[in-house]
Amino acid sequence: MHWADVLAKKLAPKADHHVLATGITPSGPIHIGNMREVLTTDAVYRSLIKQGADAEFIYIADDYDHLRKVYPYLPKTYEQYVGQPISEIPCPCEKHDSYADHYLFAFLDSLEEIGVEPRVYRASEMYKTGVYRLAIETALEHTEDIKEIIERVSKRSLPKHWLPFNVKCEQCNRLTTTKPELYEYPFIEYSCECGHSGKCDIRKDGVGKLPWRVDWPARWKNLKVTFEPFGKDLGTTGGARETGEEIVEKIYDYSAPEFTMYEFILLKGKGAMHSSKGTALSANDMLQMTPPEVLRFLMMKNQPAKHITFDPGFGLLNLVDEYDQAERMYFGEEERIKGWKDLDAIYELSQPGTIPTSLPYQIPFRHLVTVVQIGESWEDIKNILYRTGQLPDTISTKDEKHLQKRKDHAEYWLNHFAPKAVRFTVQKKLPKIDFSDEEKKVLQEIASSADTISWTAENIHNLIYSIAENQSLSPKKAFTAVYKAILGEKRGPRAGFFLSNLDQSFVIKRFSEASS
RNA sequence: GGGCCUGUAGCUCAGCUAGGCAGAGCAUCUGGCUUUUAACCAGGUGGCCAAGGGUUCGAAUCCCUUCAGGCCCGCCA
Repeated sequence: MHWADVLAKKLAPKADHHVLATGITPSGPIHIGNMREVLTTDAVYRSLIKQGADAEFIYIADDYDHLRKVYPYLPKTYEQYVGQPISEIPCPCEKHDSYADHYLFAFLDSLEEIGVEPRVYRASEMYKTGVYRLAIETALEHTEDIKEIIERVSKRSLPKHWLPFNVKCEQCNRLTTTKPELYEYPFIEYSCECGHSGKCDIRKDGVGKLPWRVDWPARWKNLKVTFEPFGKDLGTTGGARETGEEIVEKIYDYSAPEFTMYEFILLKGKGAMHSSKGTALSANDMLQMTPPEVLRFLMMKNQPAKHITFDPGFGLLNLVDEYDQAERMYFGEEERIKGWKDLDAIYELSQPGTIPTSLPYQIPFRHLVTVVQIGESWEDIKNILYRTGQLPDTISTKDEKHLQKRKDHAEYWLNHFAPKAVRFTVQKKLPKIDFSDEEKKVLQEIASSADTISWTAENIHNLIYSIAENQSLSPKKAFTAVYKAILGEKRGPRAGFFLSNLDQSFVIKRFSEASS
């Protein structure tokens, strides 16, 4: 059974209505780990629905969280906003209403791209519309109990006047610099590092925020969350998960949600990703280079608890190939590999939209990677594919759209991540390179015999070989001449296949020029 | 110190959440194509499933112990 089905089956009988939550703070560019959390939740959600359970998928954007520091991608002027809620500080690009919106909208776009549509909640709105009011009052009533739980479970000590509420300073708008002096319902007297001291009425909305370890359990209660996965860092002993479980049960009288813990995604050759160390791959890059169904496939075929190594180099090609192969096996076009478990569930969960009813038209991604570098527009590329018989005369619009998207991904990959070895540029004019006499001779021969063959990969390949042999030249040298004339380099994609993708008369003309 | 994950062919890994013949890809070897763009096709070699113990008719799979490696433990996925 697929892991999502196992989790869903365990979860199903525990509630009549399930709320599956994912909570990601839009404090910076989303990265691929965020995608794992979302997709893990989505998989369990889909499985519950499939099993006939009543379930809903929500995303809580903690946009009331404070800015922790001036991240490397921010201007230095953001120093003044550190400590303030990210929904109340300016947008870095000035196009959105707030800093939080800037990253939140990008994230939501990415979610749409991979076929995930949760109901979105914003912490800032919940704090400002009173959703949290009761939770705040309850927490403050139980200050000593909460303090005891946190100190005992997490083994850290809290200050003497600690309250489970961070007051937002009226003067400087920061959540992190206020110190409570006295709490007497409904007022908290506080002083702030900015020099201001004041009185905060907790009955008013948006005057402060529960600290993370209390905010999380309060959220479970408020939104009736029954399932929420989290990263391994939060699963550690004494972590927020452990204190949260006890707080939600003892203080908020609500059962802690079920969960699964997921591992990090490592970048091949670089290990764990850290935004601060510049080893992170943004979700945007990942989505631009990887077709959405392939990205989902990567997550679905791995148990959440296993780490995933993502290789943005050649590994991406293998991954896409593997997906295509799984797709062929799913539709019975290829024999299933023994040991490939849960193929059907994995394939179905990998679909961002509806599950295809027949095999989508496939073109190997590797071929696309070559063709994309020859044609400039989609029309060019389509014509090449038609000419070489890689596209049937009639192709459904759906298949065409699918291929076109694959092409976009291939292009992005080529421009940003592909190893040099697979990149090339067809030179518009004859490269200014010297050709040896024997190279000229080979090119001359090819040019003059080329119109005697039909322009297919195999014929071209054979032609080059026979000409090289006639001139007792090593095939390798013949190939080098070809690449020099077309690409201005000594190497290139497989010659027969490559030249067959180019226009025959163009090749003849170029070879004639080079040999004259 | 605590927690989690991993250990299966030379390499990268499936298979472990239904206990029932040990599986792929790459590499290697053989044969084929005058064939290079990570070449391709057909076939073969290759494993005490980290070690030890337990449960079982039967264990890579479940349980216990040990060893080795990785990651996490202010915030972070």
